[in-house]
Amino acid sequence: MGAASSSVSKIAREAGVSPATIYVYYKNKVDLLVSTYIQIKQNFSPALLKDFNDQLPIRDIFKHVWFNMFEHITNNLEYFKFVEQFSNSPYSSLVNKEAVEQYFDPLSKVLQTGIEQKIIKNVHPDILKAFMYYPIAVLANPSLCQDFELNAENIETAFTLAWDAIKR
Amino acid sequence: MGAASSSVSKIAREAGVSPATIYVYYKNKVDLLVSTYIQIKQNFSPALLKDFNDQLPIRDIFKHVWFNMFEHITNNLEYFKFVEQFSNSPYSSLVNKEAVEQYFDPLSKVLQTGIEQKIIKNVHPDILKAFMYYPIAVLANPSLCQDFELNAENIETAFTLAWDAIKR
Amino acid sequence: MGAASSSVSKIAREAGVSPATIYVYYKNKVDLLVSTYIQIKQNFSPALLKDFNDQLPIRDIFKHVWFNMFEHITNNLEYFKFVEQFSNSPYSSLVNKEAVEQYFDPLSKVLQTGIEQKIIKNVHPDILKAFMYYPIAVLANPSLCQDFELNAENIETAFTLAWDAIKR
Amino acid sequence: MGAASSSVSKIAREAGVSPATIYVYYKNKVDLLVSTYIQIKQNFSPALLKDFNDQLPIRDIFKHVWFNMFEHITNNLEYFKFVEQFSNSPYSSLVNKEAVEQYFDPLSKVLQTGIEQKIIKNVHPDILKAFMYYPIAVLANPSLCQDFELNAENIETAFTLAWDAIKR
DNA sequence: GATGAATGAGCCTTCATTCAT
DNA sequence: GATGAATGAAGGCTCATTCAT
Repeated sequence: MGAASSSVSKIAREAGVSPATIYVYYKNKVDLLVSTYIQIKQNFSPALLKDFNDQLPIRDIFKHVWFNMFEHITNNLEYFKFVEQFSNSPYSSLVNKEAVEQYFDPLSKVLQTGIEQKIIKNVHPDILKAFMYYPIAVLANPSLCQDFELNAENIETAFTLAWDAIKR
Repeated sequence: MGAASSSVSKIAREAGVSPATIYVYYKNKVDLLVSTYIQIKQNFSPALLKDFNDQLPIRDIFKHVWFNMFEHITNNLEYFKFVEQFSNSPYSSLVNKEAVEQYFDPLSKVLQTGIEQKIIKNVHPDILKAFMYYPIAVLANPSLCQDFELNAENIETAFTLAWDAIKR
Repeated sequence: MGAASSSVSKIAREAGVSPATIYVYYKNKVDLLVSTYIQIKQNFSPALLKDFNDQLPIRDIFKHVWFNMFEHITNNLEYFKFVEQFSNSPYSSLVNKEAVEQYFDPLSKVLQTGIEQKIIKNVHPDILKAFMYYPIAVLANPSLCQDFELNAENIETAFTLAWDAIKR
Repeated sequence: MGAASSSVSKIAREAGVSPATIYVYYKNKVDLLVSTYIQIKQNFSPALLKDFNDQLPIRDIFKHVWFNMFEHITNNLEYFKFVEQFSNSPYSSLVNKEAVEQYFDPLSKVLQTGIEQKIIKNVHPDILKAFMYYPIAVLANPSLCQDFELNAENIETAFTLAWDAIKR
């Protein structure tokens, strides 16, 4: 069920190598999936943080990241779908979550600062993230939102809701 | 990848029947999965709409549904995970989405009313749903939010953000 | 290395069934090998004990069994080779040896009686068996003894040595 | 099935070289196995013939060799097991048996002499060997004789049977 | 001479599915 | 309607072997 549950053979074919070659680089299929997930997550980080400027007003920082994220997801939909599926699979428990989270440290710090400056609601970070990032995952996912057009206006509107959610 | 990618044999064993019996009721495995998805979605509807009262203030209606949803997901985590995985799988395109959406018509109507009464932001319904429902899916999913405690206080806090997002 | 290390596919082909069918009857390859070993051992027993008569003089009893064994091995060389290989493999430790030994109880009893009647040397049973049965395994195995002809005279001669070994 | 059916990779790893290096010295895996078998057999010979003295009485010569063999097998169980498995495998037919036998020529000569001096039974050499050497293989093999203790007394007792078998 | 990288072939096993009963 | 038995196809993985370096 799902693209990420692709077989090793298919993954190898797409990579243009023999299935056996996969096992030269990865211990087994789980290792391949976990490594790929971590790799993709690592690549997400710089994309989100492109032109990151923590001197801007907090709202602008988030808006900037929000647009980066939309762009990156849109341009890397296959990777993004893989991440979604992986996150919902039992394998996700094999990943050292803290290590992955740290790629997004700068964002956590902005959140922290926003809370301290009483700009952002002082609630559990997971709640903030659920409103700041997850709606993007839905809206940018064509199989979930077929008739939502991903133009700048709509994305900006959506950001308004995200900001209203987290701001004090 | 994932609990829902169970084999027909295992599904049959859990149901206490022979694998062959499955094929008396379903054309093939895809049919089984799709039917199960629709079935679960149908069962979601009355749970969400339990004690639904469209005479209440709009905010209270949503708050009530929001709590219903948390409770139902928490008590039916396996079904919920299946739905998440299915939604992210290629099979989801085989489902007549409008038919499924209609189970949730009463909620759409409340949204509509809220917009007309200028209580809720006049934006694409998909945007509203992305903030009204999806954050629950994240927060109620233990594998995504391990250290977020699902007590009434936290859920209420989260609702505040949801409401702030969609309200005018 | 060896005929018994045949693949499941080959075993299935010889049995005229699909490899998948093997797994309807056996849990896995090890189960197949162990079950086959026990089966063959069970079939050995009645062959050795054919026309067994514990009223005869002890030497005659052994001579009779000795000839039975030669005949059975010669006529079931493939099974015998499998047993030899299996015994020398790590799988052999998975077999309940006592359960298998019990098929040959009547012979153990004859040995015991012989010892009590001071006809047979009073030594560890394993030593007796090493001279009473193992030489047959060598002599009847064409790949070990190519130029030893398995005629009645040679077998009888060999028995003389076996008997001289164990008799007092 | 069996320790000797190790993979080329594992054999290389144990030898501390790359699998490819194996193919510098051996044409293929069969060549490796056959060469190893012959090598081990060659090493067996001097161990058996240690302190060989053909001036001793024939019984003493055999007793001496018998003890040498027990000691060598006990100290080189892995090699011995390999030989057992190899002998029972189809590869054994690829070995020039006479060439291997010749390493044990001195023993054959003693047998010959014993026969001529009417000390040893005048029977086919294979029969003599089946009683002179094979019982050791059984008794020294822990997986075949778990509860037979390999102390000097037991070994001496076993030798008595071997000698009674072959002596006139 | 030695090896890292690569792979076709094959292995054990599971799966979705069929069909006679 | 229900199922036991059977299987072709495919999956994950290992292996013996090659070859460029």
